[in-house]
Amino acid sequence: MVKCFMAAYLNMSVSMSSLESPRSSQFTFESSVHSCHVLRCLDDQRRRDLLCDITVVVEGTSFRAHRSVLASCSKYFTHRVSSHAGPGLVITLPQEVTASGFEPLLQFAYTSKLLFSKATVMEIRHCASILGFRDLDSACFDFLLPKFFSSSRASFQRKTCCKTRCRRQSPRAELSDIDTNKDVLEDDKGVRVVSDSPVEQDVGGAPCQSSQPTNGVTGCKSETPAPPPEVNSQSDAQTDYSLRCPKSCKFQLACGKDSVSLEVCSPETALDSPVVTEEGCPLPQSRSCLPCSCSGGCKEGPTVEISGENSSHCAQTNQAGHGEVEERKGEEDGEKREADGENVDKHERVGEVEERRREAEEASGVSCLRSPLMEVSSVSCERSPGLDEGTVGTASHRCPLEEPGLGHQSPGGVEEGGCVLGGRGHHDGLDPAVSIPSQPKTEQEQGRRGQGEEERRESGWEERSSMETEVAEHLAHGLWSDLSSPPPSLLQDSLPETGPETGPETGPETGPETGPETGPETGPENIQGSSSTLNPRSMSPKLDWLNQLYLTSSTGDCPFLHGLDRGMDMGMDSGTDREMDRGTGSGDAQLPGCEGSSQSEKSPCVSSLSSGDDGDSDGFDTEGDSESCSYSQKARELQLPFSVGQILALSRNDFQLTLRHQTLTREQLDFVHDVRRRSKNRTAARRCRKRKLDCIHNLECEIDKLRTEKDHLMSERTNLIQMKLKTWQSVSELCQGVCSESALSPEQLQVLASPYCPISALISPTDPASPGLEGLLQPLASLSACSSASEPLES
DNA sequence: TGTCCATGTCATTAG
DNA sequence: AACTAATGACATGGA
Repeated sequence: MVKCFMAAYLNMSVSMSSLESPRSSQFTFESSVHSCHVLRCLDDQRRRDLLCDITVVVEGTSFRAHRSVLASCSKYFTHRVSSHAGPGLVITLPQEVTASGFEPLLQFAYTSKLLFSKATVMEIRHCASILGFRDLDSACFDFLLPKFFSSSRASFQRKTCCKTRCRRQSPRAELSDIDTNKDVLEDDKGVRVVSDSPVEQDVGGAPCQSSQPTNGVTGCKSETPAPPPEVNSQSDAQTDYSLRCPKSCKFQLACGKDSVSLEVCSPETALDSPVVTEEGCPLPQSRSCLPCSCSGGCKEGPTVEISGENSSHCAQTNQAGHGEVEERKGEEDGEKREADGENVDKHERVGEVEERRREAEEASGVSCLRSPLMEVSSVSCERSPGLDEGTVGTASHRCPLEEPGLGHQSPGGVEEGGCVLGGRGHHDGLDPAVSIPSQPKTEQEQGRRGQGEEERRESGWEERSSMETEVAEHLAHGLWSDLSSPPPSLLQDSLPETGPETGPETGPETGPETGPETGPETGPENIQGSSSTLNPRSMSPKLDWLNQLYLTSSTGDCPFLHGLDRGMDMGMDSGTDREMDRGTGSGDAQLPGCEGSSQSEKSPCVSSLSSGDDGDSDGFDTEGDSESCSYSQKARELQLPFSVGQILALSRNDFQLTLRHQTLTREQLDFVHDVRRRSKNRTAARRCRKRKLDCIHNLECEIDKLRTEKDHLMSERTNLIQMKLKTWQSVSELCQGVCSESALSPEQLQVLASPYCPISALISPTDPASPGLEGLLQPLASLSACSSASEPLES
């Protein structure tokens, strides 16, 4: 159940005083899931027309909604709704607002996800501007529009730097990028351009536009799904802050947050996979909305629990690898059990996606030629039984998420959806040369894989969604291809040739999963292996629209690329993990980490992008490559019957069992225990440092927050004092006037001046610090003096 | 060469 | 008792 709360973090704060006096202890539980859950429930209610209290009429189309939601998102609705208290409010939007422009905004209000295409983005923006939708302009449109409609292509010039240099420089570079991109990231609107469920984008907001260039691959006319902005909750705000803060980029997962790891796509898969995987789990957003995102589904989605037609279809159409999936199920059974609580969400999401797609189609009147890939992607997180590795690409096994997407490029998926089959489906058998006979994977491999995933989950790479990652990859590829790479088509053509070059590690893993359905898009990627982190082939067709984005800015300009370095590093780390296995397992295999040939060197983009801090990575990182190499070498010297990677990947029980079953010398045992202990401690040290820095960051945030609050209170106090002074002045003048005009008797004046008189209370010196009291009190004082002086006279 | 930073490792403690 | 995680302290390497 712990992972059921993966997206939540427990913020239990106990003040020192409370510790001293337990009776006065106060605890605060803060759930970052709650807000997302509420929003999702509201969206569900909206779609069911439950508790809706407002009808928005746009171009004759009525939209039911909750006025509170609309008012919270839109200035326009805030104004309109606030003046109507009764039920059954019907608001007709101005003519400038179109239904097609409003509906995505409505969905955005309920889902934090804006679905749009290139063709509709301007319309949506116009509507958003009219309606005063918050949090969209700077974070979404301001970034995307120039990319969309830029007329000239500026060549990317990125420095090809050595891996080490990039790694070290990256944090600063990232910071500078952030600084130069304040308009996007520092708008303080809590908006972050993130990719969300690619499915939703595809199905809902990006109906294929006939005007778009045809995407020959998918058969779907060029879609231009853009990563939707995501409205922040508190966690998002934190994420934003972390984006601005390089340290936070690293350590935002720490301090209790990283303890709740999210199920994620492994970075390597996210990078390698030719398929757009489900979003990688907004984290807090970071682990932000668990329910909203597919975070849990990325990995935990039990294969068999998928409901809906997609899964069933997948199961029907893809039986080949079912057994393997079942095997994986067994391995990840624990995770699945833990994620059971999220499965419902995932199922709902599948339904939501489908429903949104239909809604979008209905609204747009355009029948979307859905890409099977995209369609399948919606289910990817669910890990349908059909989405087995047998039909998936290499990367699929690395990331459960990807498996479905890869595996279900089957025509059935499209048929089921009633859409014209996209190009993906026809990949089946298109390139038989790419297909590699299935080979069973060893339990050890899978065990390591599971471990790697867990560690990667822990690392927090999941916070970058797969869509975002893919966009970043694509963008990065734009950089790379400009420099060195041939066009994707050429690469694809040369795919079969890349097969033999596959290392000992990628071969077995890619081969078995490269089924006939993987097609040239997945197969090549699989064959390419980890070296194709930014391989253009890894881009799904739905990202072809990015080809039209003529980037003219640095990666720091791009919210998609921003922070990708971490993911890249993660991928490389995991790759290193495998490399270790290779090195020790196969013996004669060279360790890439040792030989110094890394992805970063192969790709300048990877190099630069991966230059970020890898602090999030657990297990083997490049920093520890030297150690890994030495470990591997020593393992070979000691003739260990298993690899170093296995030592680290095994669970405690498995590790003990392995040691029991093996007859190891004392030296071997010491070595194994040393390696394991150091690795664990290394990881623990990283976590510890993350936590520490994150705590510092949180405290800084807290300080800023308190300062802001203090300033606000001070200004409010000043205003109140001024109002008070004005009131006193008015009352004083009034008293003077009344006294002078009414010719009060001394007794009456005394009464007025007495503390029992309400008027005197108004002008009594309650606030000694308030200036001018003497002046204000003077009238009554004089009155009182007069009265007391006149008393003896009269008496 | 000294400093800063990130990281690994060890020792210790607590669960 | 063994193991693990967390954490402080120290060492090391790179910029």
